[in-house]
Amino acid sequence: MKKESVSLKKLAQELNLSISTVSRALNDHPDISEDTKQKVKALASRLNYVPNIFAKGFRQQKTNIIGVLVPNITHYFTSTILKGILDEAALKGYRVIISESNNDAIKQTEMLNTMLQFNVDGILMSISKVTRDIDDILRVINNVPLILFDKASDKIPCSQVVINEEEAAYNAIEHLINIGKKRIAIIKENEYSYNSERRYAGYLRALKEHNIAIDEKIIISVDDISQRQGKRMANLLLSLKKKPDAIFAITDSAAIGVIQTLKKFNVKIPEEIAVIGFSNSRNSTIIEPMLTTVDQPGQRIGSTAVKYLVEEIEDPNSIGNKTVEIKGNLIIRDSTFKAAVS
Amino acid sequence: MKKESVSLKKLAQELNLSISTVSRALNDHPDISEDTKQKVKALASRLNYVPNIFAKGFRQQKTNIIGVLVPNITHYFTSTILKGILDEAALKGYRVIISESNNDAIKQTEMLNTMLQFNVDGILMSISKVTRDIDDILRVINNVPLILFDKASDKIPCSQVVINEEEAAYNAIEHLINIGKKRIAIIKENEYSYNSERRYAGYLRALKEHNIAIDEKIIISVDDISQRQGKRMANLLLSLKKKPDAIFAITDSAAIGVIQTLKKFNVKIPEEIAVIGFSNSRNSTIIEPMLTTVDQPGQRIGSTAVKYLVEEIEDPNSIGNKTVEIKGNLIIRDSTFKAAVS
DNA sequence: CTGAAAGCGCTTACAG
DNA sequence: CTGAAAGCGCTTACAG
Repeated sequence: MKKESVSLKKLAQELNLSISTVSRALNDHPDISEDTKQKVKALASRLNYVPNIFAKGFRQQKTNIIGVLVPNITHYFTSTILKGILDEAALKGYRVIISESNNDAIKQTEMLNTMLQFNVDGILMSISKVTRDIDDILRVINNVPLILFDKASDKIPCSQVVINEEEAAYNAIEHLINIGKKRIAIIKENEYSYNSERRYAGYLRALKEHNIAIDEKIIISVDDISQRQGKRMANLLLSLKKKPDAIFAITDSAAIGVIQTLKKFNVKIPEEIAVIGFSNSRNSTIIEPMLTTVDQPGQRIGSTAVKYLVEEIEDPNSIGNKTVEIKGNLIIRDSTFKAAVS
Repeated sequence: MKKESVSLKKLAQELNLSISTVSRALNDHPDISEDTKQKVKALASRLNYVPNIFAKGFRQQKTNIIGVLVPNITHYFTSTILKGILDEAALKGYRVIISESNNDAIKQTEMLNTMLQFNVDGILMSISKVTRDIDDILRVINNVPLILFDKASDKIPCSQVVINEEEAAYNAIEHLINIGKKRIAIIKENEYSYNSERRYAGYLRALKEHNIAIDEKIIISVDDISQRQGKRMANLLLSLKKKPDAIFAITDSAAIGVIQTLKKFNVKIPEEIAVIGFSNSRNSTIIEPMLTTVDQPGQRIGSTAVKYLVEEIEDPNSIGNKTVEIKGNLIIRDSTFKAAVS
């Protein structure tokens, strides 16, 4: 099916030159005369020559492919990161292979192996929620540069590109305190989520630094931090004797579930209970009242991760263990603070 | 950096066999004795042998890579298609390279070239809105199997996997007629959008078959079919002497903009004006009232496209020009029909 | 049942 | 400034 493509050999024959010379001319090797270079390049473009990247990669032991592994490609935030990765990779001359782990540790390992087998030059990954055993990832690090983004882990010695989760959560809570809230609930994930842990840490620090007592009753942990769980947990919080006056849900979807339940019970938002999410997803401006949330600059996370990875690929000495934090900004909307004019 | 990997040569040396035999044993060639096969496979797995796919692909002129080109990866619907593609491709033993065209025809051509240069075995693409000149795409078809999905084109002779756009739109309009609407506006895109044209055709047919006169005044075309434009066009429709009693916006985002504007002017939805969108995006259940819309089964589109593509890759005789329609179902919600109990 | 050898398209040390 | 030759890791027609 594939049309026979123009090879170096063909060009060489046509020009009565050796393959070596043609190769060097195309690669602008200093040894070759300008004259020859011109001739070769002219013919190459006339015949529409495209180098066979596989032969090249095979020869040079370099594929110019970056492998990307994410839990779920359909999450809006993830897709914005991927956009950043694709753009930056194209700029740097790399192609991107994307795989999903679907939060399945076995599949994650499988995908990592496939990528190694594919001789990718480097790997970017966001680790699956259920990753307990990190041996497989450590093994990969021995073979190829790897950088974690968004869903990272302190236990893996490699560079990481993340949001300033702790600080952003801190700012969110401080904002609630500034508007006069004193009894702030949090809906977070169970202990195995990196992001949740960091945001929870920010929550705790904000309360502490503002001398607000921590009350375990309004610290809620759930397995999956979804809209449905947001609804259920809002119900639970409303059933407490001492209700919260603000709820920080560590994802927008949970926050939206919270708002929906509060509205159902005619709780005034933000006067009686303020709500904050995290992500600045599309939905956060559709829900009424619009949701105060933390914007996560996905594209910047993606492009930054590629920058560091390419650095590590092209200079193995640069392989490091640094954590780069991208700043996420609090976006204040009606769910915490109603402007005078609507 | 990359660890020296175990090659066939190494296995051969270790076992005192030839490279050919080892290769054949691993590939379950019938000529090789069971005994040898066992020995070879045992050692291979003990030494963690992974074939170098590049050498293999290079030798066999097959890369087992599928190239995917979409306008924008962050659109929810697109990301669900990609999920379907990734899953099905993994199942069939193919890896997926994804690129974005960002609706830029030049970039689209560039990306197609890169993919060819990469020797992808086949290409799946959703064509960019601004694709007028299709010569580049036709050139690609000569080189490698290509299948269009979602944003297709009658002008390109290749298989296509799409939603039953026309029929789905017809059903949507018929539903409006069934609930008693008689003056149904449409907000569509300008002439260069495949999807918009198909949905518009369904709109026209439904009106015609139900003997409803077509009124150009309530047929609105916009350049980009966004939430913002939805708002603006709703304003325009509300300013008409003879207002519509229903609005079909050919995307959910525009429909959401419409709803927001109607609410601002206290128009009762659906009693005074009903609203229908298209996509069943996440937002369609967040907006109030929840939006009636057409569900587009993205994953099925993706997996179906992969199935046909792999067929064409593996059997060049199967390369065809068929159009496969995946059925999108109307999901009736409060924006057109309020259930008795809310 | 097994092996020696050619070749996929490229790059590059070596020689001139 | 240019060329002949080796080799990247694999598969496969040919020979035995």
